[in-house]
Amino acid sequence: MAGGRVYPSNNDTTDGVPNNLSVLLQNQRLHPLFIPGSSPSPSFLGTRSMVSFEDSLKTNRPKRSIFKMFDEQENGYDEYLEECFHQPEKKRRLTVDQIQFLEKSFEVDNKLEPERKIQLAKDLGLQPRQVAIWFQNRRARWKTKQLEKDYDTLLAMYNSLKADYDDLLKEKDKLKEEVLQLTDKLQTKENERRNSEFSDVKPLLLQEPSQKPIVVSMAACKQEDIDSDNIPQYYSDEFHSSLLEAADSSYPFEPDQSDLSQDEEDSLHPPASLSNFGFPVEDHPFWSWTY
DNA sequence: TTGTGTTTTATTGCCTCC
DNA sequence: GGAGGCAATAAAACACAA
Repeated sequence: MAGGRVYPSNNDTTDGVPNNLSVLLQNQRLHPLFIPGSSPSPSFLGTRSMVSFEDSLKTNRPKRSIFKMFDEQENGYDEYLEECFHQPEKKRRLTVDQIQFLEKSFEVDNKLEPERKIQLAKDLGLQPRQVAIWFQNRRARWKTKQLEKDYDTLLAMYNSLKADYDDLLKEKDKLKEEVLQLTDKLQTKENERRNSEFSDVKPLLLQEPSQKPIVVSMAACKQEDIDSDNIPQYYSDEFHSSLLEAADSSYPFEPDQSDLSQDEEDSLHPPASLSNFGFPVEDHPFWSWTY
């Protein structure tokens, strides 16, 4: 009851009214309107409906909870009430019929205009304030439910996305593995081809590796050309193994670029002259495959 | 029966709107 | 400034396991 707000409290129903009500009426301590004039549908007036007598107990007093009223009143009045009612009023729940009626009304519109509130109160044998409170609490429950629904929806969407993501990761790993296997095969084949070439023909590299390598057959060369002193230094076991190392590196497989800086990326994409085992791509159809 | 958790009814204080 | 809405909360009623 903030800011001096005065709420009319409950004073409804014929049931649950103490037998000594007539005494109160006789003593004119109850407002005559306490007894509902237009009797609502009996089914709404169950024995468990909320009962309050505050409005009837006073005419010009602030309308508060009967318990609080007890606190506020002078002893004589308290004693009088005690005498009349013997025990404090108990909070009663609405009947099933009342709740069903209110639920239907709530479905139509969850906001309550004054006219509708009064009509509902009349129909249900409740105080308009009770109807307003019920709608307020019902809106709060609806909001909570709605939040739970939204949460469930978002959770389902998240789970679905996560499942998709996990599937994609698996597929990526599978493809990576496939690429590795194919690369191994390719490497093996290439090594075999080179070995067979070296066993039949002793090649000579007559130029620097930056230039086109020239493989010359033994028959086409003079003896002095194949003297050990004339074999270029880069055509040694060391050079050969460095070529193989280059072939073993991860290139040409695309690394996970999202994790790489530009420098790292550059290092994984050597210049054309150094890729494909040091041979220019365009001169070797086999190596010119793109991955 | 009793302790405990949940639901429902009602109050309070603050805020917004007219 | 009053009416009404909402969030937070109290308290009674209810459900249920131990």
